[in-house]
Amino acid sequence: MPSMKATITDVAVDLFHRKGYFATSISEIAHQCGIQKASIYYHYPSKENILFHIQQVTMEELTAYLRANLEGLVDIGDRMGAAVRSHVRFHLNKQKETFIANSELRGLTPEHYQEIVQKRDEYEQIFQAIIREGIEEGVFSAADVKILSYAILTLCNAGAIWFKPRGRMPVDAIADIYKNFVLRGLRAGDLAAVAVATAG
Amino acid sequence: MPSMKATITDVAVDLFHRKGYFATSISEIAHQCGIQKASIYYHYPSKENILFHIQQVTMEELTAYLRANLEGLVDIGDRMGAAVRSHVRFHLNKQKETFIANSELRGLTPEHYQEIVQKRDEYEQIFQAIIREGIEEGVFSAADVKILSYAILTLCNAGAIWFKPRGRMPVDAIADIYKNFVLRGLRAGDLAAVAVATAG
DNA sequence: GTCTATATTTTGATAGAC
DNA sequence: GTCTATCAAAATATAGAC
Repeated sequence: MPSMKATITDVAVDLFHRKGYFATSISEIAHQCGIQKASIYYHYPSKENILFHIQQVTMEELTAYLRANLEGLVDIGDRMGAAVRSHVRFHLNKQKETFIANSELRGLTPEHYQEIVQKRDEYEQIFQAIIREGIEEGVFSAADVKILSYAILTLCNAGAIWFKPRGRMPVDAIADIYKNFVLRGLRAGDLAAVAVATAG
Repeated sequence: MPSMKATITDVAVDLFHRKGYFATSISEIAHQCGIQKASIYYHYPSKENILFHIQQVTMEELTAYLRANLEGLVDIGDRMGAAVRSHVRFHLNKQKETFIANSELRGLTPEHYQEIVQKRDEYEQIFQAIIREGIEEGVFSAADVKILSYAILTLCNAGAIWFKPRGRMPVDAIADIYKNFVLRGLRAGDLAAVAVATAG
């Protein structure tokens, strides 16, 4: 039996995802929890704090999941493959939370905004380090590391647009699609050659 | 000298992009236009209608630009290359408008929502038709056409995350990066083989 | 076409009883 | 930990003068 705080968080995740943060009111959250809106403030000090809490937990879990999936892997191709699979799997299994983390940054206070952006930077830097290492080893083609990392992370989010948890395509199969696409792109010379030629 | 309606639209585009539709108030728009908020309603019947107008114009221009860029091209590789270039160029040149069109759908009335979603479907179907034709001709590898189209369109949006109009990387160079990446991905067998093997 | 003034609703948040 | 009651502010939109 879930605590009321957990219920509030779950309801907020659902509403923030469906209607957006600013379009969701405290009384709407309370109504779906079966309590009065004043009772929300016993569990959370403000509406913004609910959003912040969701984003904080999501980013921490996302990064922890990535680190766990990379543990023990040394081959750079294996590491990138595992990183992409981890990213895609998490985004498909936590569609609502990752959507909020990606699109509701503007609802945060400046301090909380900075904190979440920093967590996101740390996450992206793990990908960028793998790309950089692969380039240094000569396994991946030389190219702008940041541009590549954004392209990879954005591409992997595509699945969340059309993926339905009750559909017939399993998460692992989708993760493999994007993993193969990314590894091909990184090993291939065409994109990278153009990127490095024009980035200066 | 721009009309007041055009000024209102421009200011709304800027604010909707910076703060989001729900976080932007009519009085804020009016203030930046140098008029009182009541005066807004002489030009637009409601706040939602400003958003709808922006999305409508953006989607129409996006599709018209794509059709113009495809005109006269018959080779399927040329057509896909031109389509990707058109998509990327438009998104970099109209960053604010396309961001709003992609992320502020929830502010629309149900009727207007349907209309915009339909326009978006029509746009996506142009890409899907090219992919399908390329597969039939044997130029592209067989795969789920919808999954491919979402992957392509999402990937091409990545540029808008980091692109700064006053940066030193020209729009055409970026468009070429994504064009090459997509054409490689479509011609290659790996991604497509996995996609078609698991999609059933 | 723009103004002042205002109607109406809703919001996030607080006080204090139980 | 949840309630009732309420505050103060802000929102969208309208009416009518100029």
